[in-house]
Amino acid sequence: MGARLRAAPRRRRSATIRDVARRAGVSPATASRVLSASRHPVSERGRRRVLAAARRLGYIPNLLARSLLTRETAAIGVLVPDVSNPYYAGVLRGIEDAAGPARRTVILCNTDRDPAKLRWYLRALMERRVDGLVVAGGSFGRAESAITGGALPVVMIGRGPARLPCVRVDNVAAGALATRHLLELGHRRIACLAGPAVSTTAADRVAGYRRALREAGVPAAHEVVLEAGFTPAGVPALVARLLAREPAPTALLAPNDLVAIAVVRALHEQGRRVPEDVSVVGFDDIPVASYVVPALTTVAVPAYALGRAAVEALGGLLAGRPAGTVVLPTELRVRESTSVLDERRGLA
Amino acid sequence: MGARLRAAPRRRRSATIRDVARRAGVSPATASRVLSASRHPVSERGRRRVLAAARRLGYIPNLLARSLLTRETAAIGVLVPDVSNPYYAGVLRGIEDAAGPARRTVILCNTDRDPAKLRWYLRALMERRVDGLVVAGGSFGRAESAITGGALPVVMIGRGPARLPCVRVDNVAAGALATRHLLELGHRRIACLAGPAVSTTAADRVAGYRRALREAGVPAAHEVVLEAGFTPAGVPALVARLLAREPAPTALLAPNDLVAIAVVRALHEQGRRVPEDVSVVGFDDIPVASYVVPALTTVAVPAYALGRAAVEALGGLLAGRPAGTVVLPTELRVRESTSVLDERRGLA
DNA sequence: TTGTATGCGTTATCAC
DNA sequence: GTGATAACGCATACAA
Repeated sequence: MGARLRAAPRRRRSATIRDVARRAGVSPATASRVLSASRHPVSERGRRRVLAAARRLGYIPNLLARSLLTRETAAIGVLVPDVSNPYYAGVLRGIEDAAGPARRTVILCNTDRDPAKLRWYLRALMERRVDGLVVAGGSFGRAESAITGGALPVVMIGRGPARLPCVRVDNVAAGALATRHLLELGHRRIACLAGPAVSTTAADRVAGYRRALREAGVPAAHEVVLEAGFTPAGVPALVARLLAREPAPTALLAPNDLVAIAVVRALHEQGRRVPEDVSVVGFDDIPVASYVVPALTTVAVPAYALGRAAVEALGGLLAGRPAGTVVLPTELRVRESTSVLDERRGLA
Repeated sequence: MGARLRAAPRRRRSATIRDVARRAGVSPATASRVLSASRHPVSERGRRRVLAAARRLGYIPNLLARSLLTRETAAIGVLVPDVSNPYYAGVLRGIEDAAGPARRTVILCNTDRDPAKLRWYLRALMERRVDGLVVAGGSFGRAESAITGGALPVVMIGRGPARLPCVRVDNVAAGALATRHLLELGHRRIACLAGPAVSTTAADRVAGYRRALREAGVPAAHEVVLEAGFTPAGVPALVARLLAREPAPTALLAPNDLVAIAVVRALHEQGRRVPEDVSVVGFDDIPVASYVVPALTTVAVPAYALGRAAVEALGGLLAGRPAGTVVLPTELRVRESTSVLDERRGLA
């Protein structure tokens, strides 16, 4: 039994459980039982000696070796379109805060909603044998679900392939909520900036918008839906197009707060005031939404809570408990970017 | 050699390299050489058979096993105070974008600037045998540095313990830059909201502020430094205190853009306009900074580039190349929240 | 160019 | 309550 393999380890080899055992005068098995919090009985004397030796040697267990044997890594993969988006940053924070106490670590992947990138990361996570996945923000469809082959517990945040456990809000209701708020303020010409076409979240919000208009008996001709995106890019041009319409809308829905803030600015640059001339509603209620001037009226989506709930559902799955769909509530937060329609003003 | 251990694996055992080898009619060694991109020669025929078998079996290598042997995990730990902060979200994005191409994955840890949490995560990362660490945002001092015991390559983002490679900006210069901008606009009574006391970033910016004032010959009595924080909490009260001063400042520095936006709002609520009555400068140039009204004048800190540079430095370290200190430039972005001092207005 | 054997660090199993 | 031993899945030194 010669030790042949020794590929010139640059870093000093850290103490192993055998080192600890030797120093404590016990077998590796006993040392393991103490250090891995096993429920196998160990004498008090032995326990103390092992603990002392471990401390003295600065022993740090190697989770790779442990995981190889136990088939559990206590790591979860998190797939998110983009952490730079404050909404996803909030989700991520919730995920991490829920993972920590369970002693699970989070491997972060930004997909940019790019299926190729997503698949690449998926494979990387499977190679690392993560215990499970939390997937937020679309483009995780049936094909991707097939990659994990059901071998990996997955919890979606937002809508995903049927059958996959999921934590989400009702975006149709959210879209309707925002629209009804504007209708109640007297607006009839309400435009809707939709998010990216691939996003079910965006599609649902538009659906809610349409439904609310129909239910209020607003003529279909008043429906105006323009595809935007979830980022401020291109917003000034879109707003210009809206202002050029005849008659022009007196209110509008932005796909999220980030875009809403950009819309307010674009309107400002075109000489329109919010909310006096145009009312604007966003979605998400990201932290800055309440600090900008005018403070944004928005439909709050509990990003942080969604993250937490997803990890909790995943934890349940890993513990053998089935998980279904969790729907968290959204809430309209009326602030300063919307007001009663003043017939004398408006964009026209 | 009986196979005894079979702890009722709930998940179907995935194919191993032995399975692939058997199916391909070669030895595990040959299969390994093909699948791990070893430079050991393998016949073309063998290579094709192995690849085919791997594909057919849906083989996914187990990185845990590989890492146990190679002593490299291709994972890096990232310690950040809080991803919800757009600045750190940007840093994180840069880190991830640089890590991906190197096939490294990112394990994310939010420390909340809490030393206990930091140490807890540090240990978790060492147990996972990450290849290295990127640490952003303070509270990583000598004690923490000692934990890694030099066994782990660390790259700091921002100032850290001496001797540790670090990627940062010159925050003293940044603070001076912002202050000089206000001085050039004619302001003399400039207040400074400092970030948290523990933050060297905050301290440096204040130092720059003081230096610029001194160099401009502004009386020391005009120096006003109030401790704020990096979040908007408590901003209204601070602004109220500032407005109550006699004479009141005509301009102020916020510790970062997030706080600057809150300051603008608080001033607005107190009936002061920005920049007509008070000029405000922020730091970071987070994405929303240019979309709010008024658009924020700010000293841009290249968060994304810092993240990238840190990972590149870490990669160098891992490849045996030494890393020193990299200082990236900051840049004043003059927008709408600052203007020439109008003697007839001001807060007084 | 290929196969055999060994061990990475840990824990589960079994015998004591 | 303790210890020897066999895996976990893989990559490599060495022999062929």
